[in-house]
Amino acid sequence: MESLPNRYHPNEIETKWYTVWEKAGFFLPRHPQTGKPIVCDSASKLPSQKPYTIVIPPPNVTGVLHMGHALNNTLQDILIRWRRMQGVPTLWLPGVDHAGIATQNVVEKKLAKANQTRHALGREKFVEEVWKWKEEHGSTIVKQLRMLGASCDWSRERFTMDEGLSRAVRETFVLLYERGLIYRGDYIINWCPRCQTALSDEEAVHQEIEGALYQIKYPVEGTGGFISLATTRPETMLGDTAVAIHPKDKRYQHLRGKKVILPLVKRVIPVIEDEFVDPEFGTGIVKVTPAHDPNDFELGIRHGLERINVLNPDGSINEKGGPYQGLDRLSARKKVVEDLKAQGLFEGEKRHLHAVGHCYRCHTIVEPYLSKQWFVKMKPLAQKALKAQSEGKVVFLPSRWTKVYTGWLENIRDWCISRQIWWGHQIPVWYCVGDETCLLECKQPIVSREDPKKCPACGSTRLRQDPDVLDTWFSSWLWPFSTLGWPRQTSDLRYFYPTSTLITAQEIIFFWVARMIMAGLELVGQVPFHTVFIHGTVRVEGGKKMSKSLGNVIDPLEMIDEIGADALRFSLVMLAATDAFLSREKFELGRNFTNKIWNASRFVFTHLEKDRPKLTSGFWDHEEKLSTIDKWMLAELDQAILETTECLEACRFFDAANIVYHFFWHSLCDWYLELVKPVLMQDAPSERKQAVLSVLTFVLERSLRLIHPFMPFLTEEVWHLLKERVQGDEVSGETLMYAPWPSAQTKGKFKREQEKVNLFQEAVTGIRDLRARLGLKPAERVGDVYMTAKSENVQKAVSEFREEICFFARVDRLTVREKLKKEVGMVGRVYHDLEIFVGGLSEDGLKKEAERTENKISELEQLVCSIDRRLQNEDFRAKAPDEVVSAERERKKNFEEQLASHRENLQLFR
RNA sequence: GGGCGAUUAGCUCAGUCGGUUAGAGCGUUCGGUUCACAUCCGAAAGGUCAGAGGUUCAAGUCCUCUAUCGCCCACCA
Repeated sequence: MESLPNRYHPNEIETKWYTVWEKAGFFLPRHPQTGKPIVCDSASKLPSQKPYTIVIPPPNVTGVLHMGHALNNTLQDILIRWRRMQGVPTLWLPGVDHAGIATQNVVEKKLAKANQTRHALGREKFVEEVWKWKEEHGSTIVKQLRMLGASCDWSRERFTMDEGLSRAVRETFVLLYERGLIYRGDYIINWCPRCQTALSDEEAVHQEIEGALYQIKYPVEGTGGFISLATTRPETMLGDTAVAIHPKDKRYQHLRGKKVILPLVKRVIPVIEDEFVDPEFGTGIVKVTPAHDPNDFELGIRHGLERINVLNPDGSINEKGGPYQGLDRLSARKKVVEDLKAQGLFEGEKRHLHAVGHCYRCHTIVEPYLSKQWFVKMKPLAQKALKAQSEGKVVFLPSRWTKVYTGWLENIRDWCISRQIWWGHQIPVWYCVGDETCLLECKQPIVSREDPKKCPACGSTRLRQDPDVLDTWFSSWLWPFSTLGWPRQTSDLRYFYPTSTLITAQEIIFFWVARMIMAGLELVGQVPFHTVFIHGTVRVEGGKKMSKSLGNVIDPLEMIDEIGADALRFSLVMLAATDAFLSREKFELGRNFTNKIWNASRFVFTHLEKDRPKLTSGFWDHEEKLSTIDKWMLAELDQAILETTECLEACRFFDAANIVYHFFWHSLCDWYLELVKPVLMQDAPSERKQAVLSVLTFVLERSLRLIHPFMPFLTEEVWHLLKERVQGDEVSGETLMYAPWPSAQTKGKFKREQEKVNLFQEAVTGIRDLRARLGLKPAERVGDVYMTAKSENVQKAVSEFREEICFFARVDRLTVREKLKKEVGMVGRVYHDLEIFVGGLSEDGLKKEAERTENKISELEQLVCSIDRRLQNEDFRAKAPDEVVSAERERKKNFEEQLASHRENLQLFR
């Protein structure tokens, strides 16, 4: 057997295993009885057992893996691998989102480098270019997910613009249109002048900026007087069609029914009264621009005002803006202010903090803009989604996110779904542009699942499809069922829908999670998933979000290259229990753990070289061959198994990782491995050695299973190395991926052993502490170490460990207190009812120990005092549960005994 | 402006039903490498649980207020 390097080198091992797994089809869901892959629309019978399904939050096709993805997908992979090991048919369905605006931007940028524009190219050619780009670069993130170890079923990989999903999008649009849930109309939407498209409310991100509040004067018609009003966007006055006051505002009663002259454009506009106006804000008079402000738009409807759109799609002033035509909105703002100043109508400006919408993509300030768009009527959908939650059909974890979800749904507004871009699902609506005489009848748009050939009204074949495409999220919200074949009733849809768990970040609860729930309920009639787990946001140290634009990224791919995917995964889970602040150093945690597992395994292997012992759980039938420490080890393993399972069930990833970490490192390596070393070092074969090897290999093997969901590559590698070195059916099968998830077997029957070892550990720690404090070198033989124990039980337990304690601290005699009194230079420490003494001390050492003991005594005295106070309280005795009261009494007794021992010891030292 | 969350060791965070002397990792200090791993082992030090009230026999834990920080949402021009 070749010798293994003393450090773990992950790179080749990870590549090797991923290839093996994928080729072998291990990621496909499997029939629990036959073990055969479950293929979509297969003729074979579906299992009766409920599957475990996760659909991936599809990353953008333009994306590269960042830490957020790494965390998100690690958590999904942990659940999937864990359930797979439990023998559940498990599907993790991967895919990629076409990311309309983002992708279009990327390709446009590429064209710009070649001095090209999409307009010059034309729509058809441009879309071809995007597809070409997608073929070349679109699988980047998918490859990176593989590097992370994601055990997705790649045979089911989907793309939001592939044929099936496009059909689902069309079906949805038509269905919702038929149900009266999609409509088209002129409304104020968020317009990004740079992307030149409408955005949904969620895509217009409010950010606080420091603007100015400008106060200006409008002359009142026919009176020679003026009114003052305040605005943050003076240039929009070009589109004013009224000014408004509060009907009860005493200051402005004289303005009722009056008209004002709009400066610069000289338009005469009415003074209207509306409750909406807040008399407290500004001057109490507000300019009304129905085409450029959502409130003013509503005002305009109530008062029948004209809507004058003064902006071009690129944000410049259009012909309605007279002399300002052609100026960008911000230049126009300056010019308007200047001109007002020149005319003496400007009354000043003051700094003003306010939240302004920014394009989520390019961060340009968006303009409220009047235009004709398609909308989804959200209230009816939201009702269903709220009901599903209140009935417990969807559960959010951690539960506080529930309120975020319901709060949004309760205040939902209609969803603007049309986008004026070219990359995406073109809206399945056609308009007849044929026969002029037919125009009246043909005004009705043709909304169709199939491309229509002719106008159903006039028969004209001159049809024009709506040029807009749908919001990317209009395909994403169908993801949990469109990927399974919907609207076709595939076997996948029947078997895997609804899915089990959705794992995602907080940012897309509105964009995606809530909308998926609405779509699932409306279109399939069931929630798309039962549990939504929201994980923390990954940030860099200092608190900023980690993002490419801030240049503060810790690249997960670099980390994989340096320390391996397993180490990255484990570190992330340990670090990102809540919102996490990361730094490169923190990833050492995972790296060190991989190395620890590697080396512990290597150590075990060195003792397996000779005879390829049988790895068996058979020792359960021969308990008499197991020592206390063996039984303790097995009990610890079981505890780790139970706790890890419990945590995974509750999506408590950090706790689960923490448990396996401590179990492996501290219980297995620091205690068990160290304790059995002397046995293993013996050259001669012995029954004891056999027993130890059995337990050791068994525990190692079970640990590998337990750790596998977190660190799949390393555990698979070590598992195979172990397999080569032992015999027996405990290590069978081709892969650890399908090794059954461990179950507890000791069922508490080694409780006594656990208690004994805990006591022993305390004793050993005490001895080490003493030795360290006394400055004894490890090899230095000191006088004697004595142990005394008051109760017989403890005495027995301790004598059982004489051998082990010798190994650490040389217990030469087990004796009793009486004998000790005769010795000189003793120092002692008390552990419950166990005492340890070391002899042969200097004067100085004795003095220090006396001081320590005095401190300890006063600490204990205080404790006893406070317990006493409690016990003397009548209310406590009367109202506290009996077991609490008796526990207090017990504690007091304990402390008093310790106190007595320490006092006696103090005498010894003096 | 509204909502949510946080505040516990030098740092990052656990702490479940209110009940033992409040825990871990990192960092620090001290000691240690022939015998798997210095990416290691052993030990220690380190806490007014943000502050103030309240409920309770009992509060890190429940309630109220205050302060600071973070996040999300929002059409006061």
